[in-house]
Amino acid sequence: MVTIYHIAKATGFSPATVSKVLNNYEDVNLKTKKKILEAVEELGYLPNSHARSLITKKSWIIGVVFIESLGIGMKHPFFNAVIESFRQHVEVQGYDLLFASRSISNKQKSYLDYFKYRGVDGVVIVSSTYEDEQVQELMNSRLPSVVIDLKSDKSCVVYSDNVHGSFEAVQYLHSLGHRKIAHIAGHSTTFAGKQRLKGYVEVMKKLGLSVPEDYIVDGEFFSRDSGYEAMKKLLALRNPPSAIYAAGDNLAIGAMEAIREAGFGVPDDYSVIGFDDIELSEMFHPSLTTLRQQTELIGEKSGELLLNQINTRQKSVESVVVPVELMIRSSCRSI
Amino acid sequence: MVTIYHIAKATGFSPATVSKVLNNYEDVNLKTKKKILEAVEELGYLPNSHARSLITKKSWIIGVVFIESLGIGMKHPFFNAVIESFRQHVEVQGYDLLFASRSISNKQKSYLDYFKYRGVDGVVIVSSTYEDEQVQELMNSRLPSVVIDLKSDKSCVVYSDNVHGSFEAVQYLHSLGHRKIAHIAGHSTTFAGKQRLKGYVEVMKKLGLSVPEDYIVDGEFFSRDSGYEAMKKLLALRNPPSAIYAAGDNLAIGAMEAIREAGFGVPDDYSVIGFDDIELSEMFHPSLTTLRQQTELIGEKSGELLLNQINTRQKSVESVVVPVELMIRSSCRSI
DNA sequence: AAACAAAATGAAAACCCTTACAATTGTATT
DNA sequence: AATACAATTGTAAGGGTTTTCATTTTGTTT
Repeated sequence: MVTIYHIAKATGFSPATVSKVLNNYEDVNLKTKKKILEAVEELGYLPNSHARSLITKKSWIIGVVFIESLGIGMKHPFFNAVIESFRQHVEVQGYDLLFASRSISNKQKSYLDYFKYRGVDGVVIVSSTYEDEQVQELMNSRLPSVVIDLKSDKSCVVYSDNVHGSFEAVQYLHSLGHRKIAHIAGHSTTFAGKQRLKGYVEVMKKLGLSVPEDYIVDGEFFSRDSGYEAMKKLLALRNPPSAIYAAGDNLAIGAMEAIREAGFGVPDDYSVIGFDDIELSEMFHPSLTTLRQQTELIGEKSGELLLNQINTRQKSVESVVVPVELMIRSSCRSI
Repeated sequence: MVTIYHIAKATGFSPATVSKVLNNYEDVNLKTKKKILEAVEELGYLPNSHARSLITKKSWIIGVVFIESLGIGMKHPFFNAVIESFRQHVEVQGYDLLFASRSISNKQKSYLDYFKYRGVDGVVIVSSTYEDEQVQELMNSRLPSVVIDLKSDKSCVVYSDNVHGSFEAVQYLHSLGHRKIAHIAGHSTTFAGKQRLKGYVEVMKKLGLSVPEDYIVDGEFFSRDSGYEAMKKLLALRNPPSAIYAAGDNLAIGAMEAIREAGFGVPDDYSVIGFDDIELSEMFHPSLTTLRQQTELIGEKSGELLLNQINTRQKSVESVVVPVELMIRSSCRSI
């Protein structure tokens, strides 16, 4: 491996001068700079990031934490879209993303300890579950952080305007003439689930619509299966709804499967509206009317927030709420 | 930051002994080990990975390279599934995954140079395009590597049995009575595309079926749009096929859209079979008959292959071909 | 109690780099 | 020619760890 010492020897200058050239210091003669750069090129020198980070205490690495209840990791359509956008935005500034195993010589550590060990410059956390003590620990630490899909007063966060999304969803159904509107809710340990439920309840009240207790049914962790099961319960009601607002597209799709299986049609018999706008939604038949989460924007904002903290070298607390967009497609009809 | 020196001072032993305890050396008294471990606990000591890697030349990091022609990065359904599985398999041995930006102090570098700079222990490459000089450089280097979805005699590789997949697809259509079978092919710079085309041509010949020139139509980079366009061409033929074997599920879905749009039905008028088994395929209506790529297995095998090289500290060359599974659903019918 | 072997500990170098500051060289001013 | 000053270069310390090998301590045997 060729080091700055080799370059120094080859050019007759000292390692310090070589280092200065490599780091674009001003106080080095243009001729020597040229010579050194030539030698660098010729010998194929590459810096050593470990040595560099050791002394500068800067790793150019951002740790990523992925906590989702489905166990699908990077296959999670919302999370991977957000992270991809995030990655693109921090990449141009030279940051790498680290997906951590969390074990230091076979000992399992917390995310925080592990990231300290790795010396990351900051962390991006994508977490749906509300109460995860590892996430709490990260947010409360002095490590720059940005959390996606959660609210907090300890860390930068960015999330979609879930409450307003519920307003749009229900108001849209209302405008189509629906009055019996049910909600398949996300799990209550989930920030998004809670907020969407809250919005649903509020707007129903505001519109003067009644919410029978069994119009709110648990959709667990936003999976298709839970949507399917939830819809079966709604179908079994003596007074079933005419429209269903599902807290997630997968829930909505599961619900539509249940409706189809029961011999009914969407939107003819039941109108369905989802949340997320995953890829599937547009392709599904009928295509799903849904509230689009702006994943690119969320990733971008998260990147900005984190980079700000890293560049100013101090943790900050800031919230960005990203608006959602109602995507009107073909799963709802007027009555 | 607390270092081994602090532990040394606190316990009265030397840094060397502390280090030995931390690394589970045998030649240290149990009592001193206990004392040191207590101090470690009490002072909240954490090792410094940079210092460690600097001297041991081992980073416990695996670099990942994602090259796909759609520009969707981690949103790519096949790639993210494979990487997720890979991650799970290397995680248990303590390896982290690094998604690299490739810029060293604002200078853009090749993947190889960048990974040398970062001191990664190996790289996993997911690449569909055949001729990428950056990928070639990586494969030819002495850095342990495993490539997914490509063939090579310079690096470990793992890929699905594309040729056999084509056999299964066409034979299945043949067994349903189809004789006019067209192929929407993946781009020819693509290993998978080429192999699937090759298999298609071979099995058609073997079955004694003619392949009119215009039965093979270019599907570009496996996108839905290209599938849609390709199918339009097939529909415009004077003697259109009765069945279409698409080299990818997105192509197949695009094709089905074109069929539907032209006023025809699947499978009533046209049978369609895909390749991949992405999530969408099962949910689509009609659900898509396709060749399933075993993403978990591919990820697992890749992990094994790479870890082997890392553990034995020498690059090896080995190929694993993973069988595909025909998933019979409802997009094909017998005639 | 001596002699030796075995076990435990530590000193020091090494890994590769950055940076504060000292030393040197060059240039301008008187 | 002497001085002051700016520009350039180099010395050396330090970042936190591992590891070799010498040294010290402990234990065993006679």
